[in-house]
Amino acid sequence: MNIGNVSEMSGLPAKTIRYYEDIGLVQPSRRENGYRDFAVQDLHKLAFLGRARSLGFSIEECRTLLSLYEDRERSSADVKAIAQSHLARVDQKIEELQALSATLRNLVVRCHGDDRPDCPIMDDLTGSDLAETQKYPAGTTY
Amino acid sequence: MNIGNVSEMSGLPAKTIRYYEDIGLVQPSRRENGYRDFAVQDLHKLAFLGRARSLGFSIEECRTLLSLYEDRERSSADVKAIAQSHLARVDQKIEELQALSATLRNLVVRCHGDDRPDCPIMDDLTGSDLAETQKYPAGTTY
DNA sequence: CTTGACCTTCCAGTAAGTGGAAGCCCTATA
DNA sequence: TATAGGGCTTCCACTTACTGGAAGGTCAAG
Repeated sequence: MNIGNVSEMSGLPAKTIRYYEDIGLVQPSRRENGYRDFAVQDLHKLAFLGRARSLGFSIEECRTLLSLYEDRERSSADVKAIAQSHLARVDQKIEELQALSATLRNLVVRCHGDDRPDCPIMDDLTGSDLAETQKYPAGTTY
Repeated sequence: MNIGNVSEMSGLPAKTIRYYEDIGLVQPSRRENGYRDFAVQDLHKLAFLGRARSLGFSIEECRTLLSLYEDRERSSADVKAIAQSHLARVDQKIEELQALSATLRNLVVRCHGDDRPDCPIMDDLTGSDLAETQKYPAGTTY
């Protein structure tokens, strides 16, 4: 199979497939004319990679998962461990983003959004809420 | 002020401050010995940038926010628009990650995580849930 | 005078591709 | 048979927002 077919069938861009070869995730053979020649196994691997990437696994995690995929003796515990730590990272990220969202939302709702310059968002960024009370005590010069 | 002081006071690594100068976010003057000499305004800008970055604004958004920061005639609507679109992106990302988390969690709880090879996570990645029913009908050869 | 902290520039690397240029290869059609 | 097109190849650069490190100049203390 040429790269174009594999691309279409796996859903991965040809560029990405070449990149995956570059970093050693697949090793298609070559025809006499230099074209890559993908076997069905390569196609399966690429589909596997596409799915794993879409689940947010890093390339290095994908590399490990791929080796487990090819290991008929693998233990499901090894797979689960990778997925679990990935899940933990995802949940961590969600929490961070939720905190961020709350902060931003608070600023946004407090901002009039009109043509005047006064703006709680800017006040937050400049730390001027602190400035008004503590940060720059009267008499301080710079 | 030397970069070390500004770094400590702003909380930004010196490397980052040099980078911000590189991309034109700050323009400290130079002493005769070639050392950067930061004014208090530069320090304020850097603190502003640090806060904006910590809220997840991109560098280009920060550049715009900084110009609004320096514009006493700005309208709060301009600031709000940036914050709002950023907030929308954050919320979008949260939704994506939540869907991802649900999928991963489902796979993880269904995986025994023992020393046997059968694994719902792998099944998902290989698409073998489909394979068992439709994907590879009996008699198909490759 | 030396030591150590601080400063400088420049180069390379990160994650995971993406875009584009220059140039073969293959096939179909005029 | 010439050529046009699409597909394939490699290689280089670019993306985000820094970060690490090397090589070397500067400054204050002891």
